[in-house]
Amino acid sequence: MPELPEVETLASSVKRACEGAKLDSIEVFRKDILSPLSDENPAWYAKAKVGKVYRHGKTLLFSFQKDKQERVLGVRLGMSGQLLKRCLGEPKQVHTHAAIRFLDRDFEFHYVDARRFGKLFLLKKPDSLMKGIDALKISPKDFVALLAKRTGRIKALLMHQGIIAGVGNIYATEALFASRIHPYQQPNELSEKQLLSLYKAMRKFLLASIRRGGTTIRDFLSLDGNIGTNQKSLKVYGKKGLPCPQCKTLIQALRPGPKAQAAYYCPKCQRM
DNA sequence: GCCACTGTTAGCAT
DNA sequence: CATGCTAACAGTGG
Repeated sequence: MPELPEVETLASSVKRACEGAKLDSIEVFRKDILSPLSDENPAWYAKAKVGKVYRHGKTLLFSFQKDKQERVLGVRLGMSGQLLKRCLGEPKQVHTHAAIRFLDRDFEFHYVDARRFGKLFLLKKPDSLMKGIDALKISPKDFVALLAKRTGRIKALLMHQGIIAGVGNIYATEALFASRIHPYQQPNELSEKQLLSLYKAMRKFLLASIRRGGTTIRDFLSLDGNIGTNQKSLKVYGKKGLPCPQCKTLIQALRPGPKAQAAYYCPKCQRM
């Protein structure tokens, strides 16, 4: 899915487009796109004012005010979710599950999601969407402290949203390659120096991708419907069988189970 | 057509 | 609690 840089790309244009606007309505065409964690109805949002638009990890959040009350809309794009700016009256494209309409804008937002792994959250409070420390806000010290004592696989842990929020397969893979760490290495076996190098690599890749409008492997589109360009900078993600850019050894993909995510890595540069 | 693959994560089993 | 496996889904490529 859209990981942190893709959601950041989206969040900054959503912010520009609608902070301070007045909502007409949120219309949900398929109610199973609403997360069961939701504790508010779409009807509450009619005529509310758009407050802050922000991002935590991979979640895009809107706050709304009406009658001195506050509500939240959370958007998680899953693997194939898109939030698109559409002209008023423009017909829905396939897999459009919700629309966000404004009284004082000449466009609307459509939530489009073929696979429907994504969810919309209508909530009184954002707390349930704020788990983990955002990968761009965590300090090097906290990063080391959170990982240093853990067992299991470093890659799985980096991607665990309840610990560090925002990193998925692409950025975990690239950060591990850059810091020459094997994806299955146990964090408690890594030195502080290695963890710090991983921290720096993670930040560097996240920030570089934001500058390029995110990584589009297949489905990610910005609010305006454009693809990102960061995919050109990937070194190992999805490169199974291609030569490592460092040492020319062929990139391999580890697969812990038949349905598990591939862990791409260079067997020579990233030793256990 | 079938099978394998895809950027996630909640929920359950161990 | 920590960790690991599975399902929810639709599209694409071999």
